[in-house]
Amino acid sequence: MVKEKLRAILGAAIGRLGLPEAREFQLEPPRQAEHGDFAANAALVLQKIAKANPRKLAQEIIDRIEDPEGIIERIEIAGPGFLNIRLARQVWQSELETIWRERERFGRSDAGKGTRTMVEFVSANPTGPLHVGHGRGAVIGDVVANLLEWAGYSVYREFYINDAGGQVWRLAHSVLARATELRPEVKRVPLDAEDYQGEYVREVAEAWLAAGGDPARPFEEIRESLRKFATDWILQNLIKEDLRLFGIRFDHFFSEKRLHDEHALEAAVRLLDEKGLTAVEVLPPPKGQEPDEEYVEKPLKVVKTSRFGDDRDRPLYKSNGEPTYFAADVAYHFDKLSRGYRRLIDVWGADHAGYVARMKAAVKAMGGELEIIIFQLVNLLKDGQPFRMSKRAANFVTLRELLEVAGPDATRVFFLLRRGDMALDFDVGLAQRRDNDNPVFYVQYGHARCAAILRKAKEEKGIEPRWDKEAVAALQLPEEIDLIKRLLQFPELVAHAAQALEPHRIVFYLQETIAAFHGYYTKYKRTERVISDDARKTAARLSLIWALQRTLANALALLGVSAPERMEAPEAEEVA
RNA sequence: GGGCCCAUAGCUCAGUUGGAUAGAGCGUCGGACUACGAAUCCGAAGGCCGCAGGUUCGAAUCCUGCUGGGCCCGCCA
Repeated sequence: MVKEKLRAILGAAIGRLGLPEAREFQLEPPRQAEHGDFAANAALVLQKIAKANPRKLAQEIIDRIEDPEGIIERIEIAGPGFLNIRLARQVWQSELETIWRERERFGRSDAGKGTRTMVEFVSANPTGPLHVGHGRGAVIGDVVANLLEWAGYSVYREFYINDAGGQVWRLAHSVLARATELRPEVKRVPLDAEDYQGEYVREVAEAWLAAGGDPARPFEEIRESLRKFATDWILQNLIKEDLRLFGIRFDHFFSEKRLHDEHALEAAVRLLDEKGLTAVEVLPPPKGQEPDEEYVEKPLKVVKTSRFGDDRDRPLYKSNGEPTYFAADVAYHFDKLSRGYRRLIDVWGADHAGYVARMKAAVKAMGGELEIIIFQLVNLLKDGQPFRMSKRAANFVTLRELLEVAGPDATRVFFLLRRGDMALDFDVGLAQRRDNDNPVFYVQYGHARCAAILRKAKEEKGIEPRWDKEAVAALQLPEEIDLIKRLLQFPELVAHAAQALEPHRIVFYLQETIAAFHGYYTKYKRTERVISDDARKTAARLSLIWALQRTLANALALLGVSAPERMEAPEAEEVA
């Protein structure tokens, strides 16, 4: 890649000055195109060590540059001491070959060196359908995992099933209550106020009855089999099905229940014991709140998370002797470490933000490190009116409903249209619109337009795009060179987005790149068309369009969004 | 009371990990097709980057303190 070549050239010049060439300096495309292809701040960074005026220093660097291949066309000092560098046009023209060579792999790198990485995301309770907030977490997790793969990490995707604890008993009870409603001949079990009120519980009850469930038996006797049936059914028919519709795949669904069955908890606690990181303490009552009825002043076994950045130690067992939910989560993360994952990433909604410090602290206590992506919640709007999502409420908007009205492509793009730590207003009305206010249309159209051009070249002239080292020198327009530069930035963008765990950057890149393409296309459509009587220019431009389409397709694949060859015709105008 | 996140154009948001004259979409106003898809593009107007300090060659970006908004606080899951 040219940038590395340029960095080496500058580094060598700095070395010849007797300065540490390893010292990091930035080499980035400047905001203003007039400033050249790259701006280096080397002289600014080195001014202290060199004890020299940065502009003078910049000149000394320039004087010592050796560029036998002649890739640098011009280099000058600007502003406080930047080196503005413009590369020879031929460099860019020939670099286009990278895309032709790497094709569907263009954008990948080995920055991650195959580091075994686990991304845990969604992890919704198996007590109901996925809602819109889960959808955002699903897309962020999925695309972060894709990014890491593209950046050379070895990635495993896992979903943690909370199929143990009080909520699943609550679910079992809800199903039984609905089942007795369906069988008037048996004694009615009333639905409690805390029970799950959703319509889907009736479906579970029907399925349970169809499978031979007996609602006449006492709850205590059947609750275990009912729990298993209900969570399995919901996982299979609601959660996994929704994820499939959304194009989201997991390598593994990890059961909390199994964690308990296999005594993983005890193993994790033993490790912490051995490290001397447990204690028995009387915890203070919750801060800032009235000490409620449940608080009992009694010593509990805790893990000393406060040693690792948490503001207090956290109990592993409740006063009734049962393990806490947190203990199970600690055990789960211990299991991840035991399985050999070096990099752990969790994707959580903002409602779990208060949990971050203790979980990171616990993982650190066990000798690992955990990164947590917190995404802010989704405000679902319809006609400007917000409605709240709540899993317990009878009426809420599920991910599936959203997918049905907006489709998976638009929904994915919408969720990635903002940085994860910004709250997202998702207007269902807007997502339903089939026009270019919907950003996914703009982005997909860019790809389709490339396809249309290549199609026309083939159908009308019988020309297929190919790499032609000689012809590509015909790419002389500034917009063409600019487009090549943008495309060649893609691999670095992917690596940076992966490092920052920020998938939204890919969406913005797509929008900007396509805007540049449309601008180029429109500006020259009457004077310098892609397909013309000039065979050499035509070949060169088709080669560029092909590379553009390839890059757009790769970026869309990274987002899990389809790259259509043609868009559906716009709906016909209604006759007045 | 305490913690996390946010505050940038009228609105919704980017801002290349501290760089030069802060950008895009929508909206407003004015323009461009006898078509390789106008489902697009070009131009104009629009800014005390919430406020006040600090760090340094240089701050929308980092540190502190305020102001306003969102999420949260547990031996629940």
